[in-house]
Amino acid sequence: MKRESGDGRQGRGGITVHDLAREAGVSLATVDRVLNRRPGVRAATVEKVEAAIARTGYRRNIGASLLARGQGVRLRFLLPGGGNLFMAALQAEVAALGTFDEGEGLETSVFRIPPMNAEALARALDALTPGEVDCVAVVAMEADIVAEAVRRCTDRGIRVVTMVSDIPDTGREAFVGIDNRVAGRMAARMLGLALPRGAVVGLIAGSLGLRDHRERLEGFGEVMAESFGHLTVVGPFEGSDDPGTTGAILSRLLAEQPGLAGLYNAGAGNSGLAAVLAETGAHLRMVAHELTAITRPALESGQIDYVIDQNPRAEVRAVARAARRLVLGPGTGPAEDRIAIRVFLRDNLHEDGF
Amino acid sequence: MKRESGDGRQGRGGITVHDLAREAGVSLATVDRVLNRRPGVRAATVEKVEAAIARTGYRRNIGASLLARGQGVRLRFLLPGGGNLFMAALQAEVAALGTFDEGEGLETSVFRIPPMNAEALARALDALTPGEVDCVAVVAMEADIVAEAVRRCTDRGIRVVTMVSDIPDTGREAFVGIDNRVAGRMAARMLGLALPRGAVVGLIAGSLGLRDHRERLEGFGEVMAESFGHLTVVGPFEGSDDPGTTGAILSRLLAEQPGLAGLYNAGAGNSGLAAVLAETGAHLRMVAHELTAITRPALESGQIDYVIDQNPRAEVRAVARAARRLVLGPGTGPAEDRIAIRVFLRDNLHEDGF
DNA sequence: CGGGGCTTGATGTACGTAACTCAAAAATGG
DNA sequence: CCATTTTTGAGTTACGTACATCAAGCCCCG
Repeated sequence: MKRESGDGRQGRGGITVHDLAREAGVSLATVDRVLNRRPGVRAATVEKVEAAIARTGYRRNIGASLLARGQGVRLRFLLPGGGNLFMAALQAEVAALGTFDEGEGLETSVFRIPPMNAEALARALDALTPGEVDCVAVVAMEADIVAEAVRRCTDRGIRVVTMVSDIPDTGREAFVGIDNRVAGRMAARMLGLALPRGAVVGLIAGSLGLRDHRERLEGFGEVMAESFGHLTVVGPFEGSDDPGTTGAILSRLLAEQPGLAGLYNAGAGNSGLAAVLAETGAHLRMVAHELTAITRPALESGQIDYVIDQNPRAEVRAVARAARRLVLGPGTGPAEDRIAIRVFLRDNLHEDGF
Repeated sequence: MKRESGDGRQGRGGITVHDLAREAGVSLATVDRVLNRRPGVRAATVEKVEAAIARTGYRRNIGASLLARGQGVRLRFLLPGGGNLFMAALQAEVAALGTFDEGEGLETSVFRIPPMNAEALARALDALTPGEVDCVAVVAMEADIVAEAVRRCTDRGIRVVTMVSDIPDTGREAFVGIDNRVAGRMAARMLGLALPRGAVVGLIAGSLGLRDHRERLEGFGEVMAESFGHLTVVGPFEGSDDPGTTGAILSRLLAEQPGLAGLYNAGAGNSGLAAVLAETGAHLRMVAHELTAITRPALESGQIDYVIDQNPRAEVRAVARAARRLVLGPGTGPAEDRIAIRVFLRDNLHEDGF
């Protein structure tokens, strides 16, 4: 029985703010001001403290910090409203966070913002005050007014985490989401492996103006070209995430492409596709995104073969961790917390929510 | 902009031990004795306190608890030794835990136990003392002497978490791992979707005496029977997780089964299979388990199409959470923390370690 | 009914940090 | 160089829990 100790830490040897003060040659009060970003400290002094932090490897004791503040890290989610099932799932997971020990030291709230409305989003960001929230998690839209509002948030001392879809080059200090190019690549390979030579594959997205969808299509195209040159891809077609539109696209494809054997929907609107498949009795190999009340039964019935999923629970937890790290942890630079891409078949359907 | 608040908690309204004492009609000292399982409290009094806990929904403030104990939860891992790549990965993740904030309040150590040796494992369990560790995480073997040693641990007040492979009906208070029957089902469907009618599928396991492998085969057989009756399954064959043995099995299959087009290895020993495939130039659809230094390049080269993975990082984190919950949290019953089954294609290879 | 356990209560200190006050020191501007 | 502002220091209290000590209460048994 060979003993190999994992690193312990914490035991007693932790560096405290007292050690830090001594090491930096300043008082406890000054260390506190620096750590908690309070004003009234000269830049030169701030640097002395930060140097001492780096030198000693000081890490704030989060439990004690939380205890002393008397309140948790206040994290606000700004999610698009409307009928989007995935956003609803995110909101549910935020609510569920509180019931687990994951939620320790976190005070969450959710605002729903009119979807596809950059002005409303920017206004919501501008309405946040440091006295009210410590950190905001936002499903970002790529618009200048949003980027500027983000910058104003960080200037006010509110940390910003983007989720699902990113806006780089703003003050946002973390991004949480999946790598959509990889997701598209996986979809292509799953279809490619399952289809016979010469088959035709249909390609649908919500909108080519959405960054997520564009990246998925990009990855899909890459793998098709690299590994499955014998397949014919038709599309992409824009389904606007709308069941009526996606259904119409599929109907037309079925009529015009007798060799159609596979389908990848990189966006939403899967219920329209399911309806057409049920009507016509057509049987395709199909890959879709996000495990929802629509895709789940389609997976069960065999209409969909694979669902590529962005686990809302993992997403919310990663955001929570990022928020704690940003507000309480040591000052690290911008981070990208990619979450795992999950694959669902009808056989592991009940494994969602891990 | 509709406001919908997630539950807050923690803010100030938390129930404290003082409230508990008042509610239970006992002193603070008694509450403390009950909460920390100290002796010298009558059963009737314990019940009064526990009733008050249930009534008020009291939840211990973990940060304050950790702060007061002056040391973290001491968690010992007992992992099989030998050359098993997966176990090495687990050990590495334990070591990595400490560097993240995930590790807050946790003091980990790892012992490697001679593999496939129930006596050694039981001895290691019996050697643990409550003064040394709070909780032990063990890759369990199904043997009576191990089960008894587990029971003795819990009797001593040491919490036991099983991982990877379980021993139910002992004192173990949590199990962390994947659902292997589901994993087997997924393997069957991935192969079934990718293979033409009438193809032959080879089936290899490490040992039919291992619970994990047995469950995988079970699930595999279910889906083959349910959904892919047109395929012919040959096996299972026992490869003993040994490259030489698995290679020999595959060589024989290739010679005897001209229609062989698919292969599922539910165990280890994949390097033997890769060698034979490279030698003979045979091309099969193949599904294997665990992303390792062996399966990764095979996935890249296309020898393996899908890898079903039991994420060691997620596993270790789940164990850590379970340990914290068991030692510091409220007394909940035995729990099974299933972790997500991950699927790897060559396209998301770099996404391990999320 | 007395004595010796077993059980419970009261109290204090400590953990590491946050937040505050008040005073002292240093830097700045005219 | 003084007056004013800015920056820094010293100290205190509080957070919720763990753990120790000591005294007091209870109980059962003989």
